Amino acid sequence: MRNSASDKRYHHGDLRAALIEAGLRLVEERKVDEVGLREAARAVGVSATAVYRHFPDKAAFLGVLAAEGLARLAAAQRAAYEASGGGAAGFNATGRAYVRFALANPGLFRLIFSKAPKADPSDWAEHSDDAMRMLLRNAERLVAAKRGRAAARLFALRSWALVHGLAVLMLDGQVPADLATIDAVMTARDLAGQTR
Amino acid sequence: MRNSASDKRYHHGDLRAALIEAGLRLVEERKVDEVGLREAARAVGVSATAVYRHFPDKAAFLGVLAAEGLARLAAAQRAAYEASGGGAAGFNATGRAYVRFALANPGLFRLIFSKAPKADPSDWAEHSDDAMRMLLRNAERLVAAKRGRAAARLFALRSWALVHGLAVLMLDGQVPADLATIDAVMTARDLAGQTR
DNA sequence: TGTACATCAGTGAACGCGCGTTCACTGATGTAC
DNA sequence: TGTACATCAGTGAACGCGCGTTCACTGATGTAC
Repeated sequence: MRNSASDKRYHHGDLRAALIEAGLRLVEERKVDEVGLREAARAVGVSATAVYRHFPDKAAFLGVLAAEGLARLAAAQRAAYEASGGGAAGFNATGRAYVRFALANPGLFRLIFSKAPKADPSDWAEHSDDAMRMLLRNAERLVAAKRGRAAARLFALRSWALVHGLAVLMLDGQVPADLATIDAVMTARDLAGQTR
Repeated sequence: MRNSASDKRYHHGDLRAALIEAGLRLVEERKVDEVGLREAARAVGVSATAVYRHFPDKAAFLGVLAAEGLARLAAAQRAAYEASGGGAAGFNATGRAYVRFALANPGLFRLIFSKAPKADPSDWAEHSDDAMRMLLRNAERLVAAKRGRAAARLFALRSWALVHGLAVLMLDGQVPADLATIDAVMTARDLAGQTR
């Protein structure tokens, strides 16, 4: 009888988890804008003010959603990397997973980048647990030995930009969002050197 | 005495132009979200309802702003292309101009892509007057003769994704937004083929 | 095992806010005679 | 050149809306004795 009027009390952290779950669902259902506190509370069947028992304010709530999204993106990339056996194939798989995640979770993907803490220019690509950092680290692994760190960082940046741009253009409806296109872009790396 | 209380009437289309101008300014000043009708009217010194003499509703107003932004982006690319003498150098210049425009007009750049009509998958890269289409058309010119249309389209798409991704990552604070980085990414095309 | 009590996750009413949009209006402009 | 009139770009009051946040409260839970 969890949701009966006489038993609205959640066991230790249950409501917090339910709110996050609802928030993650709503961020995909809304066409534009952001999830609201009242909306999330309504979705869970609880009064609007109950949210304040678990989050100091709206920004904190959205921050938690974004962090969860980032973790999921990282997990998707990690899984793709390992499933493909690592190396260059794993790197490509990581990029594909990045775009596919964006297409499967458009609202969450957008939330991640609208709420993500601004990267410190001096140490991006240094962390291993963030989703985008993982792409960069793998790119560096592939290139650093042959070409040195500077070239490796540049390659990493180009790879991230390529993958992120493709994801965003597809989300904005500027490029057809089909898997064949993703594969084509991720695979045909040689084409990019054509102008020199 | 244009703005005295007794003379609020604008000559033929003046208020419309003033509202658009104010909207373009406000879209850069606001940290988040969008420009509002009331806000634009306030900026021009006119009542909120006066806007409805010139635009049917808010969406139409934002649409006009986005269209104007798109035209400016196209103009910036065209200027860069011509200033660099065309060809491969012109293509790179076009890409640089794309990113620089985004950095110089972050709000407008975002507005363009949040309001742009969804592209028809069957004919993107066919038009010559849209800003992003121009990038694509030039990319095709560079590659099509040597490699054929399919390879050309793929190259165009990758170029657009690269440039768009770089712009968006910089706007979101994920990548340091300096011109040296833009130049490095746009120039070092050979690095992208490194994994095969 | 039973009772007294502190804790604290929930409630609902209320606040002020700015928004987009409608409405009936007013008064300067420019045209027709 | 002077007058009557239609037009239509402006006005300000008002609407309903949903939002984030505050407040004093209530009542079930779990602990201490």
